[in-house]
Amino acid sequence: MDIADVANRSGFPASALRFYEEKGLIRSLGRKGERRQFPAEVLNQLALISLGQSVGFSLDEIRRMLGTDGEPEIDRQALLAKADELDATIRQLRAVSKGLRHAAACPEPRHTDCPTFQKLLAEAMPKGGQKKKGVQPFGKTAGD
Amino acid sequence: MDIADVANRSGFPASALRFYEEKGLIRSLGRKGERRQFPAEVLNQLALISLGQSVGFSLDEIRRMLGTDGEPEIDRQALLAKADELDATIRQLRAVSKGLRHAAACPEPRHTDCPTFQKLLAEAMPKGGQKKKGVQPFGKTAGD
DNA sequence: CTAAAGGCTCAAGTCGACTTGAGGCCAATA
DNA sequence: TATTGGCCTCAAGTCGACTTGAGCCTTTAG
Repeated sequence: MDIADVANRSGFPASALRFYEEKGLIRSLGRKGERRQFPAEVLNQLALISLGQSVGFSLDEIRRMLGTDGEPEIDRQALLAKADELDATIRQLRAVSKGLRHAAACPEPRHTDCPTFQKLLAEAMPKGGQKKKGVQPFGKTAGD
Repeated sequence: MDIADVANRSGFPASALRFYEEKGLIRSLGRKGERRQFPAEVLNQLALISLGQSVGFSLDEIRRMLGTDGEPEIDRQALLAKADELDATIRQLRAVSKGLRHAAACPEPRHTDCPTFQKLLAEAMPKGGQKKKGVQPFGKTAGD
């Protein structure tokens, strides 16, 4: 498959595909003339990349997890750690979702004053005084 | 409270607080001399901001949801929509977490070949050919 | 054969969310 | 009183993940 095929089938723009190749996330089989030829399995990998991104992994993390270089086996420890991270995120997300729904229903003008809301937020907070970056709900492609 | 207080109590660096004020996410009561004075409630707002970020809202979205300007009432529709978005994200996250745990246990050298894995991934995919950005598991502050 | 379509490379630009640095002012402390 | 440290502003830098543009070459359809 040439790059346009992959682009069409995967939904990634060609520029992103080149970028991923350069970064080592995908590989082309070589060039036909000057043009990259991709193996069919690249579509799978791209799906994985897309999914990985959608749950917040960086390209670097994804590369590590996929071991595109043909690693004999990837760091299973790391995978489990990621899963744990995700589970924590999920808990947080659930609390926030509840918080949001409550806020939408609650009559308080400032939800910061509503005790129910406060409680939900407290739940949502990771135990330590956290500090970090978070999750991105996938936005709309409308108007992209 | 002056900015250092807020910084200590909230965990946000002063630079971020100034940035948020400039962006309209928080407000200071005015200046004592040349220095900003913040009301106690700013801590609450910052907690909200932090939480909002951790679930992937942009500062812009957060501002809209909090209506820092003292909006009489915020767009409840939007809140519900966000909650729905979050719920979708949660479903995705769960599938990926499962996928990761499976990958960690599965003997296949390339999980891309493992049918179980494939199935989990298929589940994880949002129905359309999606395209968008995702969620970020809150990372470690280690080495920041 | 020729020209449009599309691929290639490389450099620079973009966006969000801040941080960092330069240069200055003011207040409390030794 | 002098000095230090905290705060101030404004501009520029950073990071990840790409996109965009310039300039060039190749492939393919007419």
